[in-house]
Amino acid sequence: MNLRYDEVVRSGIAKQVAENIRSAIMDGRLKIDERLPTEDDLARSFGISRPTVREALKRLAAQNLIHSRRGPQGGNFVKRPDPEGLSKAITGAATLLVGIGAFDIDEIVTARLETEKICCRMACENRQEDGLQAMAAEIVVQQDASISDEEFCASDVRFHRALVDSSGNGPLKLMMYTVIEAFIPITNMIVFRVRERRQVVAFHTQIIDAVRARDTDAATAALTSLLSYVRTSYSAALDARAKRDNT
Amino acid sequence: MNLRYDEVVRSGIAKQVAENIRSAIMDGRLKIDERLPTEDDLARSFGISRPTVREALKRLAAQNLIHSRRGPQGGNFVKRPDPEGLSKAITGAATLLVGIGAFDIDEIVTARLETEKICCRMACENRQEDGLQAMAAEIVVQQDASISDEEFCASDVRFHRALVDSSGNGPLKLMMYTVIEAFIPITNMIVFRVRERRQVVAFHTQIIDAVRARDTDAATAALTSLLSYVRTSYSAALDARAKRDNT
DNA sequence: ATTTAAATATAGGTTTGACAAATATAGGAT
DNA sequence: ATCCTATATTTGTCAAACCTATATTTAAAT
Repeated sequence: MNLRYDEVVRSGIAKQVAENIRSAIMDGRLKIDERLPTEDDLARSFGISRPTVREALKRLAAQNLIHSRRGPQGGNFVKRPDPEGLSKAITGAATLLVGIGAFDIDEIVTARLETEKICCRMACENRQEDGLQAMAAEIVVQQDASISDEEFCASDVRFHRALVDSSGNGPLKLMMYTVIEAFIPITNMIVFRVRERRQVVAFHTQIIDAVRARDTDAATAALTSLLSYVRTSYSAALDARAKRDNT
Repeated sequence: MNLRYDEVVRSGIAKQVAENIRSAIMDGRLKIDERLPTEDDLARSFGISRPTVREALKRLAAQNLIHSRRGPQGGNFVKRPDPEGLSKAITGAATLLVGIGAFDIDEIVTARLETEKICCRMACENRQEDGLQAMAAEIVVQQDASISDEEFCASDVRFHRALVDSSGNGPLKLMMYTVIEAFIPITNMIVFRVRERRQVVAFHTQIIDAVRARDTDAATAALTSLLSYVRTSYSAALDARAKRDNT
């Protein structure tokens, strides 16, 4: 461990200290699960006050880099990274970008289709039993007419998450967080009113059947049809909304 | 604006307040560029102390959701989202995940190849003059034998960023941040020692020529060859490193 | 000797109060 | 009209104290 105590200049101190510690984590000078010096020690070593140290630590905590524990064996510890830790950041940024109209739905659906097709192809090659079971379970959920729209949307997300997981590629999964956690929920929020559940389930069934049969062409064709349906449903939902707004 | 002041229970307060404000931003109750109440007002309204408010605000600042300014018209303001704001989070998480061996290089190269091929195809369809110029400029940089390895790697990243930008798809660009900001730099750090610059430049030239000619097959073939070269260079670099470690 | 309860120490969490620094604005001087 | 200075506002940092969660040690009970 080697924090660079002498590099901190006396303005915007909390941010600098956070960056300093962050660098130590990124460079491997601070290891996963390693305990940072106590708040008092950090304050002494950096020559600053403890509340300022705390502000710096809160920055790191918000970036999922550290977590704290109380007690004599407590302290602040470098957090083991997990892709889920990124999920909120990605979802939040995507949500805001959509909110300010930075992306339009066509772009979103295009990006989703192209990247999810990759996952489809890999899922066919892998044909993982776990993934097939997870997808099949969601299809069962979706066929239950009594579930709410919210639950149907959640199951839709879980189906696609299982499909992406079946690619078996960790880096690709990381990239697909944007799709699974942001783009699909955001789109679902608009289309849930007008789409037919049976139609969606039919596409999901086609996808899973194709994956079982390792038929990449059928899988990607089914996905393409599904997303084309999403596209037209989105337009229909916007039309319906415009009609509602005019009455 | 409608912060939920009464929802905060008296433990882990700073985190709760941050989540509360974050929700307001995500739900659109707080708009882009909108000014939050002053720290004193927030403290009063939540019934907590000002340093605790500050800890909460530092969490939000670390998530690129707000930024602060001093003075009579100062305060904390909701930040306009920008994909670059995500860059550090993505790079950091990917770096750590690679560091703990969660991803191996084959997976990384595979994910990169499949997704970057999509960008290639779109770039050919679009054939944007701006993008071509940016890529061509980087090729010129890369042909200069006097630049350092570091500069060559940086130019390599910029070339691929220009290629990805030429896809013209914002959501896809957002997803490709992981590749551009994390996977390529991480891989470059290992292979820079063994790869031939001329070979890389040749592949880059093939890619740009194909994009100019709107030849998607040639573009994706050139990219595939480039990444195959990265793969073998990576193996060679690991071998060379193993040899160095044994002497 | 073993188990349970209480006391103690440690480290993070929060509060109170004060001062410093950056910045915009208003008023006065030229 | 322009420039300079004083003032007000808001964030940034500090000092000192107290609170709370948690692990460990000590003392008491069985």
